[in-house]
Amino acid sequence: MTDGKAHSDDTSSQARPRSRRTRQRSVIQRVLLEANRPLGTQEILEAAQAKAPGLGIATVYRTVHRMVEEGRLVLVEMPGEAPRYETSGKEHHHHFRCRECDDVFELPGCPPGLGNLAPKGFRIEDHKVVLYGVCPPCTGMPG
Amino acid sequence: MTDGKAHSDDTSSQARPRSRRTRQRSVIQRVLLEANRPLGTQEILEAAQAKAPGLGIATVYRTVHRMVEEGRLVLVEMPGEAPRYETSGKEHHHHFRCRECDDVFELPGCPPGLGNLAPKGFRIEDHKVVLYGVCPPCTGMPG
DNA sequence: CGATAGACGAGTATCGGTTATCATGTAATG
DNA sequence: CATTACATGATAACCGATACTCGTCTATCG
Repeated sequence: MTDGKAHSDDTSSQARPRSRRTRQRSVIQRVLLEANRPLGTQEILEAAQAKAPGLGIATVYRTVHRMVEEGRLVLVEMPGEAPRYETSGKEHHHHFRCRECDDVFELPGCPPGLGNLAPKGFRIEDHKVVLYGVCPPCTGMPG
Repeated sequence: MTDGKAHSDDTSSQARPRSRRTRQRSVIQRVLLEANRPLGTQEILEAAQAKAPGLGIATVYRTVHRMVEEGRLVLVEMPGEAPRYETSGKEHHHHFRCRECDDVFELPGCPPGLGNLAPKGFRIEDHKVVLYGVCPPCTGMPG
């Protein structure tokens, strides 16, 4: 984390209050980075509290929102579930949800031919694919 | 063993109260059938009120739940949105969501090769595909 | 028709998730 | 080290969606 990247005073983006480097923020950021899968606010809270005792849920929401605005996190929505967040910059991908542990995993790649699904007349701009099943740990298999 | 196809003196398996044929129920059922696409509770309410003035939202929830239990409706969940419901018995299919009018449409068929998305070790049991874009009416094209 | 188990509509309560409030804490700066 | 604007944690408030309550109504059946 001592990457020495001092924040420059470029005013390229909007004038938001000067951001501080706090323990809570770095811990939350670290949690998301190391998880390597989308996490919900509660998951973030619990994982982060290990490294930052006393951390509150409000800070999780505040930090997550800020990171989304900054483009460092992206929102991941699964049908019928509360929002999750994953680090941005990844290649286009989709997700797998384990019905045992309820964790969501990233799936590399994208199935071809999705555009053929829609009849003529539909303009397709985007798509989402979600697979459901059991993840390797929950099937007893090693990672 | 949730078959429930039982003998004449059924009192244990399905203790469901005897169902009545009311104006509200037939209208709600009709609305879903004629829509031919998943509807949310609010959509159902508004469409049904045209044929059943005074219809309340509570009745929509009650009726929809009953129909789901009876297997006549299926829940359709889109990422980050409230539940919709569509009539059951259709072939396996997926959905398209219009970003202009927010309506959801059925897409016949299913893209092949979805199973190849998951790395070894994941047991795939189900999947969902959602396309986003603009529907024919909203692009100015005829139905 | 009359009785009655169900169903209805309106309003209230509840629920999970999220946001606002505010007193206190603490990076950042000189 | 003092200053201060920004950040935090606890809690209340909020919100949209859904469930419950209750007095009234009605489909059903004898």
